[in-house]
Amino acid sequence: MEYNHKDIEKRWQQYWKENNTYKTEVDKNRPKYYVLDMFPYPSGAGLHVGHPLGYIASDIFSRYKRLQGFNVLHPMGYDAYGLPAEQYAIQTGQHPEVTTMQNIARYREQLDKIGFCYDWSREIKTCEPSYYKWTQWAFTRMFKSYFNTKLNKACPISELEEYFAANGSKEVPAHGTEELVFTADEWNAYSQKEKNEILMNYRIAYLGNTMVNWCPKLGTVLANDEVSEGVSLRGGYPVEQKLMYQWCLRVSAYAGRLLNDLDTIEWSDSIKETQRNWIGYSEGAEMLFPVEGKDFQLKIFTTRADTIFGVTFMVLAPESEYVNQLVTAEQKETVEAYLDEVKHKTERERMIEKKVSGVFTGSYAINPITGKNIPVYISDYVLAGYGTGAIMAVPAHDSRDYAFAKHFGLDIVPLIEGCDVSEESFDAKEGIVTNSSNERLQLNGLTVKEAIAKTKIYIKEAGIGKVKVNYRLRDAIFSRQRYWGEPFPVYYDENNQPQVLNDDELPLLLPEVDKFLPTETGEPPLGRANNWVAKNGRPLELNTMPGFAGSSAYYLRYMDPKNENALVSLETNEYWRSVDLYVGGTEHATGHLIYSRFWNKFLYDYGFVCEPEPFKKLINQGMIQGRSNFVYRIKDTNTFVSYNLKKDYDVTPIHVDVNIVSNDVLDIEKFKAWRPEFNNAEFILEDGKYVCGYAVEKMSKSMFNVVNPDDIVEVYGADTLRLYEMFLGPIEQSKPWDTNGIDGVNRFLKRLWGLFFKGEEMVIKEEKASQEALKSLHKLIKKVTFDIEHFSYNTSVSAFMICVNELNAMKCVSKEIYDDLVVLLAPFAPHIAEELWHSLGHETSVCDAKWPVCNEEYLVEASVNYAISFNGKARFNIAVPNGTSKEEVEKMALAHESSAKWMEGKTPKKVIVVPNKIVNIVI
RNA sequence: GCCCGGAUGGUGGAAUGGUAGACACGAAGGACUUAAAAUCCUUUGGCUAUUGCAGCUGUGCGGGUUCAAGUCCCGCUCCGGGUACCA
Repeated sequence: MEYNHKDIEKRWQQYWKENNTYKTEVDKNRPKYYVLDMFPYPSGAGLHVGHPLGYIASDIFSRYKRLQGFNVLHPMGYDAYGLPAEQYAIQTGQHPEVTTMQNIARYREQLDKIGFCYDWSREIKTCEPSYYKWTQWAFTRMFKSYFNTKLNKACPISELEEYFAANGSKEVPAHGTEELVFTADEWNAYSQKEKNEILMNYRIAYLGNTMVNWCPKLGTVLANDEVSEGVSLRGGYPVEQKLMYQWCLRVSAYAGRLLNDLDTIEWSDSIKETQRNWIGYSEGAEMLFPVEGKDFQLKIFTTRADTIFGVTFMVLAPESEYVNQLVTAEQKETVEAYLDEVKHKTERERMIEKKVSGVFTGSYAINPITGKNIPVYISDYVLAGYGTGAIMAVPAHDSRDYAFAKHFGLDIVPLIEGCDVSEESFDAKEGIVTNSSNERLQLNGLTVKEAIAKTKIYIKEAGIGKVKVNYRLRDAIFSRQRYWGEPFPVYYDENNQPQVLNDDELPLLLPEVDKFLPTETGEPPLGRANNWVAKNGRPLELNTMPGFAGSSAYYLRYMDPKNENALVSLETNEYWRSVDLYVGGTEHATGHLIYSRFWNKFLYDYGFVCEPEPFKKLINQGMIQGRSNFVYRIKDTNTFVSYNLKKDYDVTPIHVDVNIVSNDVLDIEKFKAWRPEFNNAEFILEDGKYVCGYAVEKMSKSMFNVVNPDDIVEVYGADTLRLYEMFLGPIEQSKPWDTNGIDGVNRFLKRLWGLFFKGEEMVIKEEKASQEALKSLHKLIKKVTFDIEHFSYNTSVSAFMICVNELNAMKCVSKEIYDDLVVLLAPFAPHIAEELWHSLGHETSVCDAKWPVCNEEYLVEASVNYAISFNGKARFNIAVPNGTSKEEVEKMALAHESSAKWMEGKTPKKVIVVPNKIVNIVI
């Protein structure tokens, strides 16, 4: 009987389905383990061979944990809302739901072929009303909350109203967009409309005027993590800055907790570091600079309070609210021209140019320490969104200020002993401070660090500033001017103020529209819906939520996917708690993985969930890149020359479909059939073969390097695909897909099969295993257990190969050995394992077997090989009976006949004996 | 610019400070076969010797610590990823 993967895989996939093998229920008698994959966006292109990499890794771990007796939750679903489906809908008129569901069906079909142990009864699609009800529900809770800075958590907004009624805005312990000032009496006299407007400044989900990344081509705003280098991540269209009234989530309030709690989770250092940078903690000082002849002060933020004596000018962001107050009559025209110019530059243009530009406001500020007058400029190198949108410029010690000062001929005053600022600024935070003392403050002679500390104390005491922590992390912009997303559960009341729907009105269903485009008046697509009003007849919000809304709490819903009364019941959440192992790509480091943590923390604040962090351990699988192949056409001919001969010709490389190339050798007949124009192509061969060139590129249709997992499954089987993807290299490493080694893994499975079957006959017998076979097996148990725990699957596969070769060589047919071997293999290659398991006479699924435990006794050797080295250089080996003492080993090594030769008659100075390893003799 | 990774044969990659190159691919040679495929066996870092055992050298470069360094420390080079007028 030959190893027939098609037969085997079909049969056992059917068996698992019929027996509900992977169905999971809460079971308080067993310890739980929650393994999760980042759910995919079902794109039209289907899965390529890179997608399953992480899924296979998590599947192995899930199966392993289950065999160890854990109750494993391992679900899968789809991140179904997204731009591509909508773009496709705009082009074709096809409803995004239709294409999304088709894509999901395709994904499911592909996933099923690989033999994953997902509990599909828990499947989630983010576009289903029963799911997005809870996305909307969470939003309404955020709307009804503010962030209490004293308790460092979200609290009901009603508490804030009570506070205002009693105290006004004085020392309000709430995270607000702006600092508002009013008394209790004023608050109590405000109309409801005015009160609402004030509360909006504090809500966790709030409407605010914010600078947004506006993508005109996509017709929507984008979050910071959806933009890279001035273009949209999806589609690569230019993005510009625009002030818009948008829904936002007060993620920035959680910056401190998001930062600190990174220390409590097991993520890779690199991804934690990426998040730390994105959150961008910086401790500094906020300082007030009086403005000459005006009754107000400029507030700035700096981390270099020590450089106050070197401030020779100040700069405002073009969008800063100070601009209007500081521009003098004679400068008005120049400033307006500049602001206009800046506004029309996109982020991308600003970045590419990097040219110094700016204008003088006409006003002067007063340095609060030196009392000197300093000019105030406007320039686009200062960002409105960070700090206070205004800076004190210290050209001697900041390269950007330096460039600006040089350009406008402003003073540069060095403040560090011995630094040279004639060519460039001295940015390092080190050295001894000079030029920095007067009757108010003396910093000369101090180190930079000391000077910063002293200045902070001074400005606090003098009442000209305070110590302040700033975060780079911005609030998340939560509105999208799109159709294919969750509708906001929001209507606008008679004052045109937003109100959230009651829980019993959720979910608010996504309405039908005639076209998926903005309305003629420029409203988002929902403006086209008929009768888009709440029960009370008031108009509903026209924006929809962004992609990350649905993916922020999906891991909670898997725990209790059918619950109609809660996102997840408290009891169920108490059992499953949080994700123990999360597997996915690094590309979500600053998006989904921040938003999810934020969302979870918000729910945690109200006790809706019991864990403060959603994902305990995170493994990032690397990307699988494409490996493209090229043929080389001699210019102006239809003749193709083989790779190593191309240097003699003038050739054009042409991408060729990797599916008609094998081990870089072109299948000439298939090539001719591939494209009509190659029908009568001619070839210059080497050694009778046409060898192709290759390059590592992104896997994409246009490079003809997409490898479909279905094709691999068809030819080699799912088990080979699974083993091979793991064998390719460390899971976290990116690597090109290269089919050149898949035969080796396939051969291994055939060899394994050959151990069980000779011809039609099953040869495994109930007989006692030899010591030799037991040793081989237990070596494997130890290695594979260790490797799985450390996600080192590639070395596990190697270990299987070695073990099978050893068993083959010793002609082992003992069932005792193969029972355990099959269980060990089950996580990696479940189909063949299940087949062999049943062949061994077991009635139940191998998924319910017990993971074997290594018995160290079998591994003990009768004798141990010591490498004898001289001055660190290994020379020969000796065998020593196991358990020999260090001293005895030393004696035996020195007494060995070969030792005399290497010691050259000298007496050893020192002998080091490393147990079971090495004897090093120093001469 | 800053932050984080990485560099080991023709290739993918192994190696708790302890005999570098496991395992696999590819290649070469051989067996079986009329032949091919499949399968099996041998060799396979480099250099020298291979009519002998063997010897030397070797983990991007330059130093250091150590009895012993691919591994630890210092200084570079190159490659990959993230991020950026963040004051």
